[in-house]
Amino acid sequence: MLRTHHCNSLTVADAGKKVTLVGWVDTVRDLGGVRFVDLRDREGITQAVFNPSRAEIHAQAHHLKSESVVQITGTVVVRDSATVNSKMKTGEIEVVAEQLVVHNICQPLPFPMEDDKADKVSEDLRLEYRYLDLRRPRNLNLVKMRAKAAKAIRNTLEGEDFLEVETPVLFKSTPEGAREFLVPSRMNAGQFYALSQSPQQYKQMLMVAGVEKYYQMARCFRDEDLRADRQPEFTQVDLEMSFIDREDMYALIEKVLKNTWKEVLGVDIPTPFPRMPYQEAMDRYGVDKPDTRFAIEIVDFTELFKKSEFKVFNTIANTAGSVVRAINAKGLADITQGELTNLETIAKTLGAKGLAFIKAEKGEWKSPILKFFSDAEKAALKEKLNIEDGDIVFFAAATWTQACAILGRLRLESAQLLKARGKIEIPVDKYNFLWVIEFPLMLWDEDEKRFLSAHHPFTAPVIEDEPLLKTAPEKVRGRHYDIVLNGVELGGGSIRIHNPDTQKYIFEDILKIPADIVESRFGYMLKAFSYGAPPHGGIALGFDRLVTMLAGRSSIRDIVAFPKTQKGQDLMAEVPGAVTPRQLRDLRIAVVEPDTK
RNA sequence: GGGGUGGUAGCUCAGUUGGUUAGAGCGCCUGCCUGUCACGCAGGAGGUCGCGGGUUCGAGUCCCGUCCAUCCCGCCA
Repeated sequence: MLRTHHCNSLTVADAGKKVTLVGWVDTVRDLGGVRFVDLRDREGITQAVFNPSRAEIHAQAHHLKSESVVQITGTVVVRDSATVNSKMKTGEIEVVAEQLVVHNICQPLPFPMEDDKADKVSEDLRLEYRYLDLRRPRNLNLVKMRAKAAKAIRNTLEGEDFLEVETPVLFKSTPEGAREFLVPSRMNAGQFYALSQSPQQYKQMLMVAGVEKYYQMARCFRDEDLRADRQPEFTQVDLEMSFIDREDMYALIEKVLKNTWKEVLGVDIPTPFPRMPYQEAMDRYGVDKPDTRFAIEIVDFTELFKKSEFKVFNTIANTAGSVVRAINAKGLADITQGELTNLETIAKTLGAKGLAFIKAEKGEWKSPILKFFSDAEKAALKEKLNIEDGDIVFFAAATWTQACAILGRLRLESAQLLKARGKIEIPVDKYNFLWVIEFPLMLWDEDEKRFLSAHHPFTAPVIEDEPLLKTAPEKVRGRHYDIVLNGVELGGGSIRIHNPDTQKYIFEDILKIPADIVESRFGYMLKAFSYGAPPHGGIALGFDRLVTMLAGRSSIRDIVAFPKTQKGQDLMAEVPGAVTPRQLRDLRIAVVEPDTK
């Protein structure tokens, strides 16, 4: 090694030692006579001193630029008490430089490296120079945290006798799921691989193979539009176990997460986690991944308005499948007109005709629709929503699905507004884990006029619901479970079907996939299940989201070393890029001009 | 595919109703300075106002188009 110590290690106990440090120039403070250089490496910062008595390196130090890479050899000296820097771990000593090697001069920086300034720099510029942005200690700590989390997860699973197995990334297209990245096969002209969007099918084959406990830090690929919490390639903690039921999986994942939070943050999270059926989550919070750190809940008034004079609510309340529901955004009566308009816009994009509301201020209710409500209706609203002075109530009158979406979203938006006013707290270091269970196995697709799997077609039904498969598939609950943290879906999984007849029935009779397509896509699975398939189940945790939560960040891009932009580009390496005509010829791919219309 | 926000110096931003030579802080360059730690002080350089078109005597500012980034909807079995 070029160094004898790293930049966070020297103390007064090292006084008098001759040491060599390497790293980046953090700051240069040139006082003309004496010159100070803060040297920074991965571990910390140490101050080096250049005195005029060593004329040559003193002159060199004058020309050092921030972020240049240098090697300094010198003697550790205890600082005068007046010059101790108590803010630095190494602030009681300094290294008096005797030799200076400049390994690499840094050009003027494209953006400032100090955290308070760098955090405000546009993200695209920071991504173009990702190696500089990552070099900031704050971001390097996120890289460290990610590695630590992976280690904690591996340790827990290894301790439970899981085997790490790698499965192929080059798989075949499975059009039922997310859009895939296609890879042309040179040796099989006209045929394509698809990058694996999940190791789902392979891990089930591992169970048939007798692995019993499998895990993998699996890279997955999905060619869908990106969001703050979505990248086109991402990592899942993917695992599968044989001879288990749901309780085993809950216990295992609770142990994994508990250990991870302990190892990475030193935080003890209570287990077991609470569980909530899907239906309850939707009815109370409007979403299947509720953030339970704040109290606002949805209240149903469909029955109340069935006989109402208010025609709009009355009509919807009497329509099958539609509901009239409300939330009380407690304390938000001081909402500004702009904020209210914004909420209305959001509600409209989710299918609302408008946004009905009631404000309670100075002992009276204000609302454009108040005149339509009877005294009995007002009393019922007041009681069930606990309406007090300073509150504002939002209504949604729509289909059940739309009402959930509208009020679920308004609930989150209201909470943000209340948080900004200091009226409620939504602490990032409060960890409300939650199992959401008993999802419907099937959802009716109105466009295609057929059932689609709510998650994937391999999920086993809840045992007591199995008879309903033949009579009322929409009422069958799946043995699926989602693990939710503070409104974020960390992962999901299920107990799988291991009976080939049941699996075939789901594919052909419920999902209405033609038999020949079932055979070509899933034939090998059905065959495998007829050769001694154990009962099995598994889960996949979104590792990037998990680290994002550990770090208390809002964007997944912060904790991915080299993230892609919303258009799927790597601005640093300029990915994707063009290929040569020769490459295309080898792959027998003809370029079609994009539709210009 | 749709909606919102943003794009002015290397960076972060200001720029009034359309009106002289487009400004500030930081950074950069030069000089001074022997105990600083975001060192300080003095001076200096640096601009196709994202790009293209239009309106106008005159456009950073108004209009149309387009590109990029970002947030959201659709999408994410």
